Amino acid sequence: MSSNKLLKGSLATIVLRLLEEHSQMYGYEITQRVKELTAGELKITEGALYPTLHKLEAEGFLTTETKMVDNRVRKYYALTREGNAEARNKVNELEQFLVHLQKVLNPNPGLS
Amino acid sequence: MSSNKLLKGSLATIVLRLLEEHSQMYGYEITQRVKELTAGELKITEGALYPTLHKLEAEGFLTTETKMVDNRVRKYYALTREGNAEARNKVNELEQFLVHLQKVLNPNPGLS
DNA sequence: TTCTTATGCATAAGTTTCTTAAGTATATTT
DNA sequence: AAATATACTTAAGAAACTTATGCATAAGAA
Repeated sequence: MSSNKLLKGSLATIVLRLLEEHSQMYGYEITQRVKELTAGELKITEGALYPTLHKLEAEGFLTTETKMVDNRVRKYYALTREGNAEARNKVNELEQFLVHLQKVLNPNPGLS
Repeated sequence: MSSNKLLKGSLATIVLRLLEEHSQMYGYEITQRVKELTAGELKITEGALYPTLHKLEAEGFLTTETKMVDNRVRKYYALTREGNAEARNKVNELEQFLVHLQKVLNPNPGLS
């Protein structure tokens, strides 16, 4: 269900995009936010998400802050300055790609 | 350039979609058609395309017919009945995914 | 009260799907 | 003569997932 194989390559972009809007989020929150935005159709798996977060942090695009909430640990991520720029770049790239993809999938739009 | 990493997972769908419209195409023709449809922005590499064609054939979605044209070999591919169904499925799946992706990338459409 | 579900993070093994590169071959253009 | 275009194939490596496991606390259901 919820064809997740297609996520290939767009997960980091999704994470960066969400962090543009929220200023700080923790991993579990990201999975829930995506599920919520897509009415449960798109599910981010933890096995994909956490390594992606770690990579973005290692690349200098995210910083972290660990907090205790209700006796449980949360690791909050936020965009760095470079992360903001990267978010813009990645989102633009992805949107451009989607435009191209649409041209291939639907070469004759506007015909009944 | 021409962010091809994003193609991940959509190449087979693109191939099936093009064959819905053309009834028979050969590999090189597919690369050129995609390039043409996207004004050179999206490039299908041969190292990705040919294995994909072979896989789709092995799965029973494509049949082949080899022809000599201008003293050069061309291997034409066409959809089988199962290939037609698969094309519909894959294209629908991809389009659904794009809808979900848009909801994540642009959660508040229609706001100035 | 015990079991399941929800919350929360981490990582390892395996798979899929690319990229990059190399090889083979003919035709056309410079 | 060399480079580019046409045309197909395959191998090695990298990237980005899935699936599975592990740990830990809290809340709800049986």
